[in-house]
Amino acid sequence: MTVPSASRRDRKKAATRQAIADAALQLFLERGYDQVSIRDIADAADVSTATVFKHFSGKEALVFDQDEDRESQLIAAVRQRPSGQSIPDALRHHILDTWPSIEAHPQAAEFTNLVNSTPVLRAYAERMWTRYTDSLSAVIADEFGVDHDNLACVALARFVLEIPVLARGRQDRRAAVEAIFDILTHGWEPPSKPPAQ
Amino acid sequence: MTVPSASRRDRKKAATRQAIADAALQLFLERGYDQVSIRDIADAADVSTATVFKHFSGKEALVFDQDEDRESQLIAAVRQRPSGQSIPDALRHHILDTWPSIEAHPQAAEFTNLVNSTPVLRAYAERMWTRYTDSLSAVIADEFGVDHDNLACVALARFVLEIPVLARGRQDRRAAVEAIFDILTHGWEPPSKPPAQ
DNA sequence: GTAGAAAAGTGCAACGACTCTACTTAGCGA
DNA sequence: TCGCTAAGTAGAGTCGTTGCACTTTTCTAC
Repeated sequence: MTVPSASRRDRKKAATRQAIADAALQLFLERGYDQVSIRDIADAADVSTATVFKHFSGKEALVFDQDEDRESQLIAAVRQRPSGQSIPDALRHHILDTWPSIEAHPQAAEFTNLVNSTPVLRAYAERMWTRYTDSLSAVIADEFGVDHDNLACVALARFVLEIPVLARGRQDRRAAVEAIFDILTHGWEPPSKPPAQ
Repeated sequence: MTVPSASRRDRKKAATRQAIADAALQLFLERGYDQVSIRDIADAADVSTATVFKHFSGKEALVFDQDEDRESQLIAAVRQRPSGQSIPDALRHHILDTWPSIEAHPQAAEFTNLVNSTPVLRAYAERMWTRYTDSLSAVIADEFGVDHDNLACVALARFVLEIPVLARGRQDRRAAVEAIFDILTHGWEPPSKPPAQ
């Protein structure tokens, strides 16, 4: 995945970080998030608690280890879209392309279950997405040459970033993503009543 | 506002709660959220720290005292809308009607400033709104006779509940609310480039 | 190679939010 | 008047998180 790292120092640093993240995930899956303390994790990874916080900003961040550069990917998807493609289309494709690979790694089911069953983790996951609102809306506004806080651009960014949250847990996620983009681009319409069964 | 309360016990309970909330707000506005501890608040209100947590679920809840029954108001706005009015319209009117009154009480500016300048409070405020997604979408789905987790209904609920967050801080909030509802009902359109100035 | 800067890690004390438990107090209903 | 119950208290304890002074490891430049 990542380059074997330049220096020995960097390699060791990465190894400690990984050891902590691994220990944390294993313990969380075993006992549940709230039943694991930072001290437990530090002990399992054979480091001090201070070291844990040198590598991770907080307890929740231990769970969402790999999700870092989604922000830059998001911005790139807008900036480097094929000419002629609309921004909503570019975002739609980006979400459909990159998302399944994230969900496809082993333990995905257990992991999803862990997050969904722990309120503080649900909240953190939602915030992870919406935190990008500012930078995404700034890029969109840039593409149109309007102010960075242009309302339409901020709204689009925010709504698009809600889509993964809304589609999470659906049986057919791709269809859900498409359907929500449809609402955004063509306007909301009342749902059709299903044939009474 | 509220009925003088039945029993003496209930009156005293309400008084204690109010004393805590008042002390908290005053201290927060004076020193800032992070510079006030629960102990400070308890001392100022002349109660024990345990009592604070008997009345409020956590430190953040001390700030958002009065905002309780927004959820039921929201649901009522959908359920009791004039016949012939669409649900998005009902929600639009409800937000435009009830919201200014909340922001119009004295200290509004200081209060808004307090929330906006404290990250943990911003996060809490946003979650307050989106927490109602489930119940609002359930009502909407009910009105159409579809499943409670119908995607279009959940998406509408979620997006509508984002509107106050998005409109916060705009110079003309009413116009912002209208504009975002326009996006939701008619579809998103690229912003028009302003005349280069 | 070796000295010394720089960074990673440690151990410990401390703070603040929050919980728990056992206890007192005060209102309420008979 | 006698309990019952709910509100409040004191105090100890847990847990996340930070700060500090210190040791160890690795890198860099001579």
